[in-house]
Amino acid sequence: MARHRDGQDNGTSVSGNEESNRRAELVRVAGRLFRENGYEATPVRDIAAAAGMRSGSPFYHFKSKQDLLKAVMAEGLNKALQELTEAVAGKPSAIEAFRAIVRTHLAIILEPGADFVPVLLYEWRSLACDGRAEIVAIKDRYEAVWQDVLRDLKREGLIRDDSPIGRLFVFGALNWVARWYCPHGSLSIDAIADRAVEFFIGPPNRR
Amino acid sequence: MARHRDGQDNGTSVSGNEESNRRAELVRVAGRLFRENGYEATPVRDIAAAAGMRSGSPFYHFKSKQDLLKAVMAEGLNKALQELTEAVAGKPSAIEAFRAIVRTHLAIILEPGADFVPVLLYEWRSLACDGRAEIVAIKDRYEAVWQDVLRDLKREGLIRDDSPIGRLFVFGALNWVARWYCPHGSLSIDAIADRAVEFFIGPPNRR
DNA sequence: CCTACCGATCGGTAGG
DNA sequence: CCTACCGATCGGTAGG
Repeated sequence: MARHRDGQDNGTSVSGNEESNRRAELVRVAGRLFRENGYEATPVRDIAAAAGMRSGSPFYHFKSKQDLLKAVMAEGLNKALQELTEAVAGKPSAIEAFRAIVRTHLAIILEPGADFVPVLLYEWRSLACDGRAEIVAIKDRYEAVWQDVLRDLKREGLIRDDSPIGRLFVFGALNWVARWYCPHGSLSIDAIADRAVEFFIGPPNRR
Repeated sequence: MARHRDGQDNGTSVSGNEESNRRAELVRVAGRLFRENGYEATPVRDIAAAAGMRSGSPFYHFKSKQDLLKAVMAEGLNKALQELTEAVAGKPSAIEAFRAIVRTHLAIILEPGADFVPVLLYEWRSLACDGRAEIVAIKDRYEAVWQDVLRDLKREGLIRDDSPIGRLFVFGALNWVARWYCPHGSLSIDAIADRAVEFFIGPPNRR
């Protein structure tokens, strides 16, 4: 018999509310553990324990560990896309839009508790091929937002290269911050964002 | 009894030549498998099989899987440091030195068979704390070479930011290439290096 | 969602 | 370096 709920449940139904809360909690703690220890090094038992369950119970909500990984990535990326879209909406200039997406992107990958996108970035290899297309589709939309902003920056002469490769260089520089950022260090996320903006388009007096 | 050889053996002795060949082969195939599948997802049995051994034999050369991982990282980084140092030696200008380290660094992380440094970059978390100090010491020297070149670039007004954070942005952009580079694609490693140099310091006619 | 469990796999070892 | 093996762990399931 089918003992696990469909992975598409997003918790909007009234009758499934408590159940979807448990599911959401599993996604949350799985994201944290996958980020801290990696997918392969995280036993489902540990995820269950962190969510206050017994070892077999996550399989009531997800049919496999792979499905749980996919849920972490998909839900995190969807939320990130939404935040990014809101961040650029209505910005008066390309530079303002750029500052906004840099800040938002860094917040998405650095803020405490924001483990979903880092899992996507650093555990991609652990996602089986079957599940990748769905994630890639969202990622393409995320990258399209970046491409539009970079295109506008180039039009105003603030960057030299708005090609996909230029975007990947910017992406790399920003995503790499997750490797060296220290939450308790002297550099705040906003400070790093300012440094990054300055690094890519020059100091304010040049603009 | 001690059945495995010391991890410091570098194969220079005559009597241990064949044995060190087997050891080197283990490091090589372990690097490839760790890169392709990740440390946690790679059984020692698979490494043994890829080296033409039976499942328990790697433990004759390494006392643990962790030690094998450390050997992959240490040997790869030492070789990379040597290549980087040779690449910048005697370069007539800062820009030539920059071009050289960008090319060399990209070759180190992208060339087929060059799996060691990518393992260091993407499996760092899997290295137990005990083994990290040794690797960090080499990494510091590697980064010092970069810092010197960036300092010279700044002196000539070719980059704006030669601080450690600026170096990390450059590092991130380059290291991220390992995520999207396609060995059989239309962009060669040298072509990517040229694009990167141009991205960071501008087109030739600006210099 | 829990209890109890299974089959498979894994790192590592004894002895040769 | 091989053979043979062990103890531990893991993803997942049956039945409730």
